[in-house]
Amino acid sequence: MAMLMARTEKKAPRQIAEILVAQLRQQEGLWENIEIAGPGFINFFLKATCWHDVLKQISVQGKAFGKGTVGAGKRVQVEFVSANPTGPLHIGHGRGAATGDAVASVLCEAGFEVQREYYINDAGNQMDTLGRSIYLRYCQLQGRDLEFPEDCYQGDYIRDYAREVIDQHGSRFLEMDEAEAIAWFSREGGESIRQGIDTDLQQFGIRFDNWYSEQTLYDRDLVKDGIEALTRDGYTYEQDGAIWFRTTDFGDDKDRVLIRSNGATTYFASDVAYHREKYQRGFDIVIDVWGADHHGYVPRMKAVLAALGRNPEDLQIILVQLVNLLREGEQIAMSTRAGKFVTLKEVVDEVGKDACRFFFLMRRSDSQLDFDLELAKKQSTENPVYYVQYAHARVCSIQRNAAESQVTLPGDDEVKLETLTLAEELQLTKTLSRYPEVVVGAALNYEPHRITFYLQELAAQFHSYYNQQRVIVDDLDTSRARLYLVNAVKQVIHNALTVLGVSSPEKM
RNA sequence: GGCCCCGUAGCUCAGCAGGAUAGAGCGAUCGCCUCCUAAGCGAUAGGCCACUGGUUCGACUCCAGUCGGGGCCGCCA
Repeated sequence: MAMLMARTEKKAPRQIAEILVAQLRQQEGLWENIEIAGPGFINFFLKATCWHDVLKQISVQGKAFGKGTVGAGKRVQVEFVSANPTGPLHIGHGRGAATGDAVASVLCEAGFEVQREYYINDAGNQMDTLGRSIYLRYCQLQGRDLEFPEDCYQGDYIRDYAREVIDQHGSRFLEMDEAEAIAWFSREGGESIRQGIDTDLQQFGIRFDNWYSEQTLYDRDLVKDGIEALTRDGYTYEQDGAIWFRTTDFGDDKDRVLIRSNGATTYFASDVAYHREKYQRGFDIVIDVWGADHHGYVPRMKAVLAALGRNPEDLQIILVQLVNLLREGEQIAMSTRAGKFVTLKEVVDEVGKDACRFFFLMRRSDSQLDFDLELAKKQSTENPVYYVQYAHARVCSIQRNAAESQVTLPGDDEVKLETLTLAEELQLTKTLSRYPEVVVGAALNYEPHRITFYLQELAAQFHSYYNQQRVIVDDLDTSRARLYLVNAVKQVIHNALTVLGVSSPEKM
């Protein structure tokens, strides 16, 4: 402050600080002390009573502590996962899922009105490939000798599904016209896989508010409308028999095809329609969570926004880097094409939902993540999930113990907070007071990992306090005040873990 | 060739409109259970924040370039 003013005031920062401090000191009651440090920093020391108010706030607000209003009720849509319904979710999708869900939660906490949406790519020719893959496996299982093409989906789940169809429908598809049969397999198989994805996500603690089918964009002529709208505004042209969108007008390095020379629309064309429709549904901000391998698509989507006459900032794209799956430090090789990959379900079954989600949120989303299955399972200090959850369980344990000793949690009006005189207690209280700001920061920057880091810091301070001091001591007022403090710690840990989609166990 | 991300302690990573001696976890070494869960705590060692310039009173943070690592660039989805 003083240093910022140094330039305009033409005075030494230190001198300005002196003047400011003299003024500030007139305010009685707030400050414990104010001092000048270094080149002109002004340090404020709030009176302990100011900090004690924080503990009361936490007690009074409970689950609502941390909820803010910066979102101002703005409507936000978070679209994430959106994996093609051609196979089960793999571990890479898991990170996008955990990130998208946590971003949605943290925005909600910050006062935005949030919708979670899954976009189903059920219109392209990959659905046809899916139908054909199942159909061919089906034929094979019925004893037909045929070669399974390389461009078909190789995964075992295709064969499993074909077997299921045989159980339910027998051999009736063998007689049917091939195209008709494939269409059936495509539709029914896709829906079955989609349901499987939904089930896996629910096991992972994620529920979408809306599943949006790409096909419906075509059924409702929205793709056509989208292209027409762009054409009307002069952003398209024809070349080599194709229709192009001049995305270079808006900073893209290359124009993009909307309708191919064979008459088929591109995936990009449905994306135009899809995003156009999102804003028509009234969302102020739209967030897409993508795998980092799609980063090249950012400029063209921003171009869509610009062409629609919207601020490109209204579309936020979160790029999630891929996950390196390890076991005991050894990388686990995966290949989607060969159908050899570790599914999200397998990992959740093995390490549990909590560890899985926490691990995905331990790094900022745009940095690569090593996920060691053995580490995630470890119930030790090396595993940060247990570290944080353990802090919560410990408070619960203290509370059980207090109950046995007839020490009860004091009411907000009777608690004698002045007995909390220790430096660690003040420190803990300060950390608790930061939680709402952490939520705001995480929301405004779409960075849920900030919550994860905050939790680890809070847990560390609590564990340290626990090891130095006993909550239940001889003096009743002190015991009860400390109980009040650790209860606040428990509340904030619970609130933060909830945002991340991780449970807070009472006992471990 | 064009574009994007990354380069901070041995390892994995934080560092929030630029601010005071740069942080955490793991790993290493040494300690701590007659005591509310040792799934914990304390202490020690360990860093030209890749490099070079620029902006600034001040740069790990912003800008340009260099080097090193990774990724993306289809009338595929």
